[in-house]
Amino acid sequence: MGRGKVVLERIHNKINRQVTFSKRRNGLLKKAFELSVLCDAEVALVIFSSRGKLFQYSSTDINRIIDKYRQCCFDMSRTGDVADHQPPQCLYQELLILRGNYESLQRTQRNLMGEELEPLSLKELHSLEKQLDRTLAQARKLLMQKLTSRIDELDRKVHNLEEINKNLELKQGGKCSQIYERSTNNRSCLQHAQVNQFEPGTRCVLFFFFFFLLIFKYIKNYNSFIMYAINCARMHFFF
Amino acid sequence: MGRGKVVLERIHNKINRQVTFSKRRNGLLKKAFELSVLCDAEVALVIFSSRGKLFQYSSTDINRIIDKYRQCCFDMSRTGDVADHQPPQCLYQELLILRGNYESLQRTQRNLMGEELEPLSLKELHSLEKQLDRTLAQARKLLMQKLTSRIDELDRKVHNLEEINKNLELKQGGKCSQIYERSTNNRSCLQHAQVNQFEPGTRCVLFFFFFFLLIFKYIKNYNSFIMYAINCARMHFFF
DNA sequence: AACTATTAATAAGT
DNA sequence: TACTTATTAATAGTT
Repeated sequence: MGRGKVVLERIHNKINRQVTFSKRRNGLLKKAFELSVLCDAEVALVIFSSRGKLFQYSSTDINRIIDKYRQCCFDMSRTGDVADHQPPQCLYQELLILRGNYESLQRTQRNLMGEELEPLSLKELHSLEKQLDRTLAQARKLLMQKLTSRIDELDRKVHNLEEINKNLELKQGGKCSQIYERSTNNRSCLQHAQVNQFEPGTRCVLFFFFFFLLIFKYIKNYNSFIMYAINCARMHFFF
Repeated sequence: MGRGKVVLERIHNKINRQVTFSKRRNGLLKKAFELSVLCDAEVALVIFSSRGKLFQYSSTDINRIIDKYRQCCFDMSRTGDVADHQPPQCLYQELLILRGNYESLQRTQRNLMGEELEPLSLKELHSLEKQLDRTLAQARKLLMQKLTSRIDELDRKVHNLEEINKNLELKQGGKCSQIYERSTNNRSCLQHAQVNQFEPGTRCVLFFFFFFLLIFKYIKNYNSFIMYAINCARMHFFF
């Protein structure tokens, strides 16, 4: 079609090539459309010009067609004779798997955040509780480590500053003595006001006092906790 | 081209449609190939027959073309005039976003499972602790609800069985009396052995006893917990 | 971009 | 499914 036969090779003349591209591209798009209409087929056509301009036609949603295509490839690679082709393919499979994993992870996450616990079985709920307990213990341990090391660090700083202060006082006379005195008092409190300077009885009372303070600070739903305790006790000792 | 004009609508005759499909499909594939060769274009063509059979042509790796297509779409949606089109588009973008979200979710999950806590800041660690505490409380509350409702259910069953047993005994004479007596004894323990039948002092002691049992059951790392308690106490009362 | 001579595609028939 | 043929559609080269 056209004045003379064409040889199947890249058209060298740039203008010519562009014109032919324009004409044939339209022809191809038209034919793709006709095929889809006449024969009830799903057609997806993507064309990039040599300079990267995009042209496309698709009889239905192109993503749906691409999905279908990938699924088809995947099925063929499974049922087909050889599984040696397309190893770097199926980005789509990755997406499907990732979607699944993501949703499952979200579900677990929600449970760990205390949401949607209702559908869990007793066993699942109990194992969740154990897991939370373990994590909480770890988190608290680490938090305490970090806090104590911060305290130590500050202790060291205070000590250094005291030394400097002392030296300054020695050099300048009594001017700074008041400030220095207050700081050393604080320091001695911090270092020596410890439980072993009390009588055993007082120590015990103090200990329980602090302990309960902590319990009530950290177990805020202690009402149901106490109920639970009583119930457990009943179950342990009367059955 | 052909003996007579064709109207652009689905060919009703099935055989005819299939034949036309076969011919036009080949024509389309051929033209796609020609376009890519003559005009140095990238072409991807995917055709599904009405019965789902796949035919395809692509000048280069089809996945590369699809990726390029998606990128193009994405760029257009960003730089283009309107942002109203293609909300369900760009599967590839979804993949990229999903990958990111998935990794972030994994990181959070690991923290909730007590892993990789070291890099967390004091603030993050503390908020994690609070979150865990909250979830743990919820989980325990729900667990107890489920356990108690199970107990109630069993209670009811026991009661029903007792009734049946009683009736049987009445009918058959003294044969079953021993079994019945034991079961009623158990039941009375279960229902009446409650704290309010003890003196206040005993009650208090019992309460603390059960309470500590529970504390030691649930706070397994009580060593560090006590250390923490003492430390907190120091911080609260001596600074 | 429009025209037109020519080839290519293909509908219908075999 | 393949071949034939009459006919239409596409398009190469020109204007």
